[in-house]
Amino acid sequence: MSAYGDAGLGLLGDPMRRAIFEMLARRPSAVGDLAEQLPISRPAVSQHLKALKDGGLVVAHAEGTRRIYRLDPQGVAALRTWLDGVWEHALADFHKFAEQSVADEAAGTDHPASHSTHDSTRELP
Amino acid sequence: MSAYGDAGLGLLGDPMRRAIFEMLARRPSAVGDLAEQLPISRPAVSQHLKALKDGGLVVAHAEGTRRIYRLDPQGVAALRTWLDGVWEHALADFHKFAEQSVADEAAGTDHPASHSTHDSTRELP
DNA sequence: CGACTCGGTAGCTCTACGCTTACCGTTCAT
DNA sequence: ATGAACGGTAAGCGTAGAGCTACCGAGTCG
Repeated sequence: MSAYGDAGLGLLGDPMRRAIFEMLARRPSAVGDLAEQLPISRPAVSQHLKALKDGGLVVAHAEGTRRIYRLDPQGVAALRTWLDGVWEHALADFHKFAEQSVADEAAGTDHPASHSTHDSTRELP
Repeated sequence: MSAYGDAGLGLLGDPMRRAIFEMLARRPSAVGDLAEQLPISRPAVSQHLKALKDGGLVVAHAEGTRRIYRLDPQGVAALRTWLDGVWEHALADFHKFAEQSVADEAAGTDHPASHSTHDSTRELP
């Protein structure tokens, strides 16, 4: 589940693969059609599609001699799940930070970067 | 806006950078603290953090000699926005696909992969 | 049954970039 | 003032991987 999110992000790291991914998001397409609109060769597109398929981000189905690729909702959902987790943590932490900032300002213009306050960066024992 | 999402995804393509990102999601940390828990050197972590900061995914603030890094909610939000767009398209298309699949099955076990049906992969004139 | 289209695979090249060691600036403690 | 901790930067190396050309199998028309 969450492991898929990681793999998916790894795949989308490449700009060209991301472009293909977005094109498939707009409309399902065959390999050749994608290659026509991209600055890379058809085999290159094919390789990217294989990677995306192995990663569970797209699915393919034959249609005559053509292979129609489309996004796999499951894969996209996995990405969303991963991001939602991060998002949650980030928001929670951001709130704490905002509170402390406000507290600092209320306490005056003093520098709070003293040694005694082990704020939030300590490790758990 | 959406351009940030793209850049963000590019950054998170690297597994080590993703690991750092997730660690910062759990708790804001200093460079050295991160390096201790990772199989790479401290300068390497520093470089990754620079990349993440330039990409708008994290922010840093000085605290004594230490630099505390934390996620930038703005950056995470940009990622979410990008993904939401893809998600929307994927769902809409998936619905169309499901409808057609049902229609095909209802029409009998015949193979619909004929040459005349230019289904959904045609370009707009 | 050939001729054609479409796409996946193999083998290779070459660039991008992640990591390391070394060095230096900055800030705090004694 | 001097030493130590912390972290950013420089230069270089080595490898992963993105791209290409060439080839071949699968399916579709005449």
